[in-house]
Amino acid sequence: MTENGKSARKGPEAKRARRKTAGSEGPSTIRDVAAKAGVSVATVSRTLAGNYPVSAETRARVMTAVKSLHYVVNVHAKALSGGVAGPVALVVQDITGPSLTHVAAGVEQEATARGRLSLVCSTHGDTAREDDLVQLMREQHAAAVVIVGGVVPDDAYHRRMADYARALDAAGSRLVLVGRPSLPAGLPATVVEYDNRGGAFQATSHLLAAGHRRILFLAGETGFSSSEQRREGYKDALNARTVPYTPELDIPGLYTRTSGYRRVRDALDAGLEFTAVFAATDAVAVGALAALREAGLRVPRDVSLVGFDDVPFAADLTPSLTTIRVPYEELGRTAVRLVLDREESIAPDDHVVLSTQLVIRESVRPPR
Amino acid sequence: MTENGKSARKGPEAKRARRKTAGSEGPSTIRDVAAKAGVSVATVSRTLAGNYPVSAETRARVMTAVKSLHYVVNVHAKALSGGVAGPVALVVQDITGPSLTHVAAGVEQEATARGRLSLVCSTHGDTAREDDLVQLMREQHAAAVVIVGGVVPDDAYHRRMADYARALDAAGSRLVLVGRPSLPAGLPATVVEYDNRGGAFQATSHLLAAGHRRILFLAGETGFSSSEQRREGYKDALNARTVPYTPELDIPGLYTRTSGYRRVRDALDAGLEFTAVFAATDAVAVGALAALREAGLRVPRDVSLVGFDDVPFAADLTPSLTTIRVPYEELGRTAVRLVLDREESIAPDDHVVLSTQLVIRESVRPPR
DNA sequence: CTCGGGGGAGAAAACGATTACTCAAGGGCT
DNA sequence: AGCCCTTGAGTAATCGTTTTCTCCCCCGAG
Repeated sequence: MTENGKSARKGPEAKRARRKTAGSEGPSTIRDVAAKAGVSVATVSRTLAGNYPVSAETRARVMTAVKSLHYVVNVHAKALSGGVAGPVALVVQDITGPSLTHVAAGVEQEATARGRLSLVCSTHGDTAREDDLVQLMREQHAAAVVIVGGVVPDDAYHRRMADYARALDAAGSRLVLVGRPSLPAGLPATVVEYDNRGGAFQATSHLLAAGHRRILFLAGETGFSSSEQRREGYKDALNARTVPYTPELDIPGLYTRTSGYRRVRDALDAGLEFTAVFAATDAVAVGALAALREAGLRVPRDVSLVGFDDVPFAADLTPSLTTIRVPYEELGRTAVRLVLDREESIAPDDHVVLSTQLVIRESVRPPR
Repeated sequence: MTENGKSARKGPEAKRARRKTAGSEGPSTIRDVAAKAGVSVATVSRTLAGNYPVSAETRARVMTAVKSLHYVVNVHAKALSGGVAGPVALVVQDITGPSLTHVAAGVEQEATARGRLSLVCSTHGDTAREDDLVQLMREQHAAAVVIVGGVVPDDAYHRRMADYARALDAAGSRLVLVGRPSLPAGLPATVVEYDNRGGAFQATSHLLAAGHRRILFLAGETGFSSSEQRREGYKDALNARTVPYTPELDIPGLYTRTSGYRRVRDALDAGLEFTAVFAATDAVAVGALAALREAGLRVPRDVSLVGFDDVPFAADLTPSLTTIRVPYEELGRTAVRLVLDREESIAPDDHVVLSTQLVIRESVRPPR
């Protein structure tokens, strides 16, 4: 008691050595560091944060202890006491697609630049899973939940997104819709779109300018947002040149290579006449190319072809594919930037539309 | 005091309403729920966990409160008290490449299936950044840190990986090397490889079996692990058929389309003779294809071509590319599975080699 | 009629950091 | 000499949950 009384008056060894009696069990805590350095936990915390005067000698002792114990802070504890910025979550159907990958890269890039972690989750089109993910992200205190990809904008969709927006907002997070139809004003969500209509307009106009009049449009699924917007662009371009819109040349389907292949093969079998094809996606264009070639038609000599997306391999096809470049990476970066800027109340921009761009390669030529 | 005394004796409203006087500030806590339901926080926690007897009536009250307050647990608090499994981190140079994407998909899939979050981080080849990420993942209490991609296995590399392995191990995490050279035994790391040598052996043998003798090998960078292993496979296959290895046919370079293009163009310009090309990567093969075509050579009529990786567009080239399939997705899944199984001390398997497979398409034909 | 036991609920101690308070010592002033 | 301010350090409250103790009540057995 006597010798204890002396050191207990001020010494930091007050109630140390509570339970960590055994040797090396689990990662070391700030208390271990404090013990080793012979200072209080507060001093360790402050030394590491570097926001408080600490004598050089103390700092050295602390740093030595930190090194020798391989100490790292526990994020959870840190977060609990308020010092950690939430991560950014990216929710996609499937990371594998070339365009989604670029969005992911953009998100990761911007998140990292701002000191956030980025989580990647895929839904595989399962809305229940999407619900779960939103819940999970609320738990994680995600700064932003970025959902990417076109959809069929029906009532159920709008209800779900409205719920997400409100739920995330209540948890201090924010919903970001990328390449998806925007929500009614007033809902706490950020939307980053790209100009589907304009892109399709440019693509179609490019074919029209080359002299094509019967342009096969390989659309996406009926009702699917991006597909409908691209169709509008296609129609508008025809209209602008007073070329009549022919419904039989407008064939819906999937955004896949196989679908493109089948539709062109069937169209040729049915004797449909056209001199150019505008595929709603590069993948569809690849399928179309295969079907045309199989039918003995040469691209671009016999039929011209334009895609949409400008995926990396578009330039490597034979012929290289004229297509519409979508700024996927920029889309991802913008999504994150908008939300994080808003957190610092810099620029409360809520809805951005990025433009698309025609990339001219070899797959278009005037009709014979 | 009098009426207070009665309720204070047992009522849960003991020291509630501490500060949350104002209306809606921030997400609601378990205390808010407890208050609203008129029970203690312990009861709420137990009701939600469902691991303790709770009367039906109480449960109903709690659930109602949870719903109306849109309550979600705070992961950090939960993790702090020990109830949360750490995430799985994937560290790559650049998520954009088609193969890395598949690894990521595999990791995400397996992590999700086991209730873990997956973090994706890219280094862009910066080792300092890699160091930071390992540190960060220790803080995050990541269950596994999966690092993907070939490297030059020099001393510095081994030192760095050994440090990572130990640092992560000390933090209760685990280093997983995917498609990278393994570490000296005894180091706490898990390695998941695929059979580069075997794949190259198959590819080369396929060409030899078709009758080719002078096979141009477009390698990767000298010293780069996967490239060296693929070279070994190439040499072994030649050896097995007693075809001499000709150094001038073995040209190192980058794993890029452009590099493949340049090397083949230069080889043709230099008058080098060969009837087949084995590209160490599909991207390189695409470049080679372009150069051959530009020189008026037809594939596979004049020159045969084999790639490595089986990226998705390999099947869409003209001609479709014969190549070596690497089980990228399986690589990612295995990495996660091995570590998580080990955590449950099921099967402490530490080193796995997945096999590769020859995919025969149209780009190979006997020499003329 | 008492006592053991189980169901149901609350109080309080972790979990690992951060940070508002306190407090002591020493230096510059008046 | 007395006082205030700056430096440097420790104490303890707090963050939101989980979980271990307690405790109470009621029921059935002896």
